[in-house]
Amino acid sequence: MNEMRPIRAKSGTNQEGASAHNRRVMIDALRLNGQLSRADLARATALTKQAVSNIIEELEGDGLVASLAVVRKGRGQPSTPYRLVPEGAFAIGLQIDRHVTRTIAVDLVGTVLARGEVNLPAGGPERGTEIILSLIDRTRRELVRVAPQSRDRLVGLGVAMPGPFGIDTDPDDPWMMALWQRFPLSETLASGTGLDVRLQNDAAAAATAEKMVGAAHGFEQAICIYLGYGLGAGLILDGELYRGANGNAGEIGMILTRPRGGTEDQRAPLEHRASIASLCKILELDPADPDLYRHLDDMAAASDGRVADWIADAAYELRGAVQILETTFDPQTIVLCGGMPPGLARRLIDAIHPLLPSIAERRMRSAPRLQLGLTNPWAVAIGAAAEPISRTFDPRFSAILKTRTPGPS
Amino acid sequence: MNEMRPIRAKSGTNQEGASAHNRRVMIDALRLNGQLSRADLARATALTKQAVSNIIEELEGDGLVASLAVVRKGRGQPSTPYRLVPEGAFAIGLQIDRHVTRTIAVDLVGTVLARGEVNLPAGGPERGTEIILSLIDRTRRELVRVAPQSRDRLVGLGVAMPGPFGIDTDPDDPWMMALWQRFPLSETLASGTGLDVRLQNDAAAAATAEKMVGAAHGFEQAICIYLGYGLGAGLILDGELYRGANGNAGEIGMILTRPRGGTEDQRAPLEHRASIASLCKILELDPADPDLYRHLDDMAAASDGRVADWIADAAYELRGAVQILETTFDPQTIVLCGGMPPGLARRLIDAIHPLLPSIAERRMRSAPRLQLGLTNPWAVAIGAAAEPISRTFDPRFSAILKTRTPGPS
DNA sequence: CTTATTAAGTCAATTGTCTTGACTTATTTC
DNA sequence: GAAATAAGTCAAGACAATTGACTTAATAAG
Repeated sequence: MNEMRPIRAKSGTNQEGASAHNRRVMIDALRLNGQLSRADLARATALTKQAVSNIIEELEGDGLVASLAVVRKGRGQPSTPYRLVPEGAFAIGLQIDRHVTRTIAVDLVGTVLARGEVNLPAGGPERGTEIILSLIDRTRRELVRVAPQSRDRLVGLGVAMPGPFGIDTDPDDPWMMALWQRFPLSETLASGTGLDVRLQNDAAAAATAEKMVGAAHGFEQAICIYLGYGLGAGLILDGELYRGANGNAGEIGMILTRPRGGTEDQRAPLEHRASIASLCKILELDPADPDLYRHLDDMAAASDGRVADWIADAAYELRGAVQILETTFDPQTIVLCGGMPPGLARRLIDAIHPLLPSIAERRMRSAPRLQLGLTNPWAVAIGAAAEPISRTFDPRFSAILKTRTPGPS
Repeated sequence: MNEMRPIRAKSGTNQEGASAHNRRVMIDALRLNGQLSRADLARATALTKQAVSNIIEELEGDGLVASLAVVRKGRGQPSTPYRLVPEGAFAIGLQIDRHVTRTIAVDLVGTVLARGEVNLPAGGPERGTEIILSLIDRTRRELVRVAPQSRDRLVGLGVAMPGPFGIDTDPDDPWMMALWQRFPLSETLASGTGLDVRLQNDAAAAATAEKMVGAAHGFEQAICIYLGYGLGAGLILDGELYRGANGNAGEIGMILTRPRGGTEDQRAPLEHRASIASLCKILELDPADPDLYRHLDDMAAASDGRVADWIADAAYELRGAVQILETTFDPQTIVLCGGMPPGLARRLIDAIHPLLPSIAERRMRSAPRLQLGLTNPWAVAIGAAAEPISRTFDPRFSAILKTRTPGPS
């Protein structure tokens, strides 16, 4: 009964932790390399052929991998390559945005199989969750229709919504996201769907999407700048999404800068200059307009002067943000993504160039310092759906460790 | 022979990887909690009593842990607490700075047992390494004198020097650190000492020191701002030092800001305003002066107006840097450390307050947003020495994984 | 065409490490 | 005293990777 001073320690592991890791490593290797033989896997993972054989056999039995046609590639017995089976696992993603809620169903390789969208009345979470649960239900039924196997292969529900979490948010926020954040959303959705639920901010979800099916695929160190209604960054560090102490890492929209033209000592959040919200304000558009995306596309194509002004201003701020991120994280690449029309995104990324000098300027670069990612209003929802897949199948330190059983008092 | 497209994968693990992890977890738990019984360790690590018993017995045999007096703490058999044995392992740290080189020897718990210092003639690495090797040799002999066990318990040599690495540095750099960076330092020192050598930048070393024996001890998420001749940050993310793609993560001194008073659009590196280099410039002091530390202390105590100006200016920039770091990393705390006199550091940290609003402003904070760390010219050398200890004994993902044997071509 | 070489993959036994469940020991509480 | 509680050990068992020999199937060389 010495509960007075809690003992702090990392947890240990055992053979099952090792085995779980090795399974994940196999799946990760197949995801990254497309297809590999058992011998390839043995070499790549430093395990023995025999160990790989056992694991692959087990994964095949679980319906997660399948063999392809035998290939002859020189001397020696031909090899049998294996690939991931897309229908091996499915997950649902939910994006709760300020004015719209989207659901996505994906499979093991990130293919979108079903989607749903609904405008959420600004009535707070109690009414909202009902609508959301029915939307999820509809998406699940659609998923089961196109992929009947999914019924018993759903690994979880990923939820993405604007951050930051656990902060006393701006009381003037017309979307009352603060209300949502105080609401026990995960618990409500978990009990309402029977699925394992995990919450993350929209930028993190966007980064997860970029990692699985986008521009950050295959990078161990990548930063995804997500320019949506707000501005955030998803941090992929050592191949894993970094969350910070409170799940708020990457909230770069709240970095205080001295904006161009601002007076001495006056600092304003980055996202007041570089976000869809700021663009809407300049263009006097209603961010809740369901056709916002098309309007923005039109106005960008029409070379609206106000759009050009916004681009110049946002690009100035983002140029600084890119330099800050390069300098603090030393990533392999930075990806700009977000719910903008591709044309606008392209103009924005062009306007950000030339980039400021930073430690990222090295001769032996294999990836561009800044590249365009998924510009797709569904990207965050895809990332939300990819999160349970990643959590279930990607090799992660925490997946090796034993979980502490909540011992009897 | 399909070496054309290298296969990318994380490596697998086996029972020995798990076992190595569990040993590290025990050591980590003892380091964090001071002393624990086998039953405590079993609960804390989620391993069985039996597993813990075996591991502790082995660690005791290796001379890394030792038992303390039996304690009765209620009903049941009394427990036997264990603690780390400081003499269980030793490491040497080397700090190569612009004008001075220092060596430190520490034991398993970070106690300093020997130190050495020498002014390095600005003659480049060829001459320098000879001097350094003899300094290391002197420190090793001193270490063996005070702790004879160290002779066969030296786990490595940690080297800290100013970053960034792998960049075409400023050709005007009077200290020619660029020359040092092109020099195969690790290899030379490894062959010269017979020790395992690892290189890191000075801010990372400072963070390692803060983690082991300083203000960041026990934090899983902490950022250490190191204000030395330059300015950098050591990033402790999920309990591990984050290095980035090229070992340059945290080089925040190279963040380009628009300094207070600067004209429109003009950006300058942070460390031009907030570093000992900038202070020396203002005070017209020679940074190579061996008595610099004392001079700075005197001038800070004497309320020199130029010092006050520098503090105000540096504090302005650092206030912004703290806000950027809080916003991007969401750490539990930020530690300000560096080779300044404590009085100056105290004035600087006071001047940085009040901090800017950020996501770190939450009601349930357990640690201060910004705190003072080690202000000790030897901190970086201590951190350099702590690195091999950390690498050898701390639980880390990579320590679980199998190392790929460089297979025969 | 035959044989050597090379590589993929399997089989069966072994090893290392944690787990399990019963047991011993030592202390406090009733 | 007797019961309860907790620390720690003992011995057997389970699990997952390793080891080394073996099988299979292809190309390369003579």
